[in-house]
Amino acid sequence: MDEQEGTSPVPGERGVTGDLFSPACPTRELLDRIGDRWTSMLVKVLAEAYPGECGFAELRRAAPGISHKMLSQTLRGLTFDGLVHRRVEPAVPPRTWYSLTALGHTLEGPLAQVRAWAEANMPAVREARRRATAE
Amino acid sequence: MDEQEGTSPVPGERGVTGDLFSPACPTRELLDRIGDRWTSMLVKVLAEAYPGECGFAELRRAAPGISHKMLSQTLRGLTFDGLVHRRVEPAVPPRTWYSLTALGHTLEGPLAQVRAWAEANMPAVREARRRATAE
DNA sequence: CTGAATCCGCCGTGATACTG
DNA sequence: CAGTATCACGGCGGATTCAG
Repeated sequence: MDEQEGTSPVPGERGVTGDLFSPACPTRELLDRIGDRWTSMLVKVLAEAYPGECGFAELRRAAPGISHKMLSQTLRGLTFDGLVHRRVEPAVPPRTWYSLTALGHTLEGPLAQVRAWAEANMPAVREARRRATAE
Repeated sequence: MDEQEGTSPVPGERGVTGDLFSPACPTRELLDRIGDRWTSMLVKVLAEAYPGECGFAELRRAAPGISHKMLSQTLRGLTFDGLVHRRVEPAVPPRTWYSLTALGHTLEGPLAQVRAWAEANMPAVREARRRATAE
């Protein structure tokens, strides 16, 4: 997974693009991480196990629908960002254990807020969509 | 814009697809809306003007780097979801005013939490990335 | 069993041009 | 100035395959 993200660090190319938001709006960077399909779910799963560890297969079971590739890729990204700790157990059937770092654990708070809003208000959003579609 | 349930509803297979998350995990739906590049920023801009209105050009100025198309597209999506109200002023130079709905305004809270986390912890994330890249 | 690499389809994004 | 339509491009995500 290229960690260099979308906005090119190349200056001069286009001065009016999102480059300006890297310093002014770290929210953008955060959304690049949690805005994807799986990150927030994995953080939730790992947070519920905190400070315990989860194995690869265990995580896969906890996040039904995730592909083998995306689980590996997402965990790599989270580890790269210092949100997840990775412990390899050098056995014959290799086991790898993942856990939330302290930093990653602090993300669970805001994430829970988002979940709470979603659970409380997504029905209203769905209703608005239904009405907008109907007319 | 959405409503495309891309995951295949395989009948025979046990529910391994993402379909199960529509009811169980509204967070997924919310991220489909705020996970993109501009939604959260526009909500912030509109929230700061709440309960006032913003014109198209005004929003464009407030979100430097956004393209004409994406601003239009994002606003359409937000209106569709009942988060933004749209008022057309039938004048010769047509003006359109956007404002946050009450529902949309309630989203600003969680969003602010996310921003706060990002501003406080993204430096640590960047540092982790730097270290991970260095080694 | 973990996980990395490859091929490919889909969608988000931007540039451009056009209508009112 | 507001809004839409069209096209091209790049990256994400999934299925599959290969390595350790």
